[in-house]
Amino acid sequence: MQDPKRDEASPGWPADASAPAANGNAGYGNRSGVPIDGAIPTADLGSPSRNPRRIPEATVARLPVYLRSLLEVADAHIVTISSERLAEMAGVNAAKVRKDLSYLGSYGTRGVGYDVQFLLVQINRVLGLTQDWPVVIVGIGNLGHALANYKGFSARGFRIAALVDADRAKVGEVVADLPVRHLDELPTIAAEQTIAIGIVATPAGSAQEVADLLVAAGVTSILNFAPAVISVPRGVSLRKVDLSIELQILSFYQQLRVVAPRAAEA
Amino acid sequence: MQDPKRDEASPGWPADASAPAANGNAGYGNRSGVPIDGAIPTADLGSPSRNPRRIPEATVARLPVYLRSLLEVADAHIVTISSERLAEMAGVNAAKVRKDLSYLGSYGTRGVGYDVQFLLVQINRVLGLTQDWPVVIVGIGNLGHALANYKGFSARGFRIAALVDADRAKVGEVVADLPVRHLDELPTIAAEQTIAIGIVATPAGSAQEVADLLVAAGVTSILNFAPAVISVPRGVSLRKVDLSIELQILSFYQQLRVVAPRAAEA
DNA sequence: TAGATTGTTAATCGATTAACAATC
DNA sequence: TAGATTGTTAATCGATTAACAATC
Repeated sequence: MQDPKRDEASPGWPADASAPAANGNAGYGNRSGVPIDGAIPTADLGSPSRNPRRIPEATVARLPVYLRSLLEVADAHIVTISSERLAEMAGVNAAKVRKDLSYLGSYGTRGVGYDVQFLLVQINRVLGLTQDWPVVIVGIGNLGHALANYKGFSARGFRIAALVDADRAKVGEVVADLPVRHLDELPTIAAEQTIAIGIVATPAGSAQEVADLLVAAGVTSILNFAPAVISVPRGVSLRKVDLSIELQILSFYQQLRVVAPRAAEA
Repeated sequence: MQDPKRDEASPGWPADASAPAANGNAGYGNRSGVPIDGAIPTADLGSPSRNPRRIPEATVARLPVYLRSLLEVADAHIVTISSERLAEMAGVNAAKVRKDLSYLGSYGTRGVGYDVQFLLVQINRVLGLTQDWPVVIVGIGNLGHALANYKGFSARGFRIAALVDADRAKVGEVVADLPVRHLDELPTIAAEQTIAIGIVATPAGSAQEVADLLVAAGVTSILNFAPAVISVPRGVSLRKVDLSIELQILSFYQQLRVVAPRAAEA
């Protein structure tokens, strides 16, 4: 096997700076009042022509899945992997894997496949996982508690740096080796620890207020678990995880099977 | 204000039985070995021409968001709502709201808007939320614990009917008023309680096995929280929530701002 | 009638996929 | 060389959106 090629013909890394900036916004409104949905530009910027290597939003969302598969394969000391095999592991089709990986550069070798270690490094780099991203969790209820203890975060390089709650009765309580601090301290905490990512795990009613405080404290990426639509200014990435919405979507297809069982057969 | 029109011209409800059956599959592989991604058909079925009212997957995913906004509006005793206002609340644009709602039928009144109560009933019906959907949670660790106590589920009509774990040390423990039962009892539990939806909250290594057990027990909708790709047979809906993948996506856009700050400006 | 707002059309955009030339 | 597999093209599909006729 030979060295995977570098990406000679395509310098724009990790995605050209002038990319029409898909951000992490997952379907929320924005503060500017412009109705948006799905990915919105973090900003209006340069010509798409200056964008030879913009990575599509759908691809970005799959890279972590490839990463996970590659880690598994690397553990087994496997040196190369084909798009076919990686696709199978990631639950997608091979054409998609090749297209997705082609946005990172020409990192495969025809007739051989992709070098597992090399690809791991590249995906980690593109996703920014070589950096330390301190995370603050706001709202230490049941869910915040579980998130603070979630092994998957630290295992993937995200460090829970602080826990915050608005309830003074919770302040001082130690969860996952961290003391809960009061919401009022958020600006201090964010500055001291250079918090990059805020997780909102509050009730719906407080979610927007907390998001505003996070933004005011300089946090530019927010993951919202509260069952509420929140809006953030341009330049702030927002993603959401809504547990009950997922169940409602399942309910739709479940009832489709009940009402229209034909739809559930081959 | 007048009565919203019924949907005279479009009988196929809640989505024609012969719909090419987008299911709740959110990007996992399937058991048949066919690589899939995003929505896959629950089954290959009839001609798309027999599908006058199939509801697009993207629309189904937004209906719960509209529902939430409508509940809020109904609480304030507001009788009608325009697509413009509903869009603002849901964080999407008005054209999308109108298009989405048009898949349910012609439920609005030109010049007036949508009757809030009527629309609530319709969306609830289409999503199958008028039925009782008993849910089983498998894996009562930190996350399973939090999910069992999550108020959002019961508030939206999902009843946690049983908790299951593979660890006998946990069996008998009472969480959220329910005793934890052993995984071996899953078939009995599923049959007795007519479990429709299974939530997988186990470690990654057990996720596929647990999914297989759920399917064997007759559960046809699965929500996977384990950081693993799992596959299910055709006819079973699968959605996933991957907490650390969400953070990795945020990391990408965060680092884009660091590496290419131009992309984060207006 | 005048103003408001829906429902639908059609243009556009982004994502998916099969196919295959390039090439190891 | 023969077989394997990538990287890319182009067709297709689904989702988004602006615009506006219909109509309350």
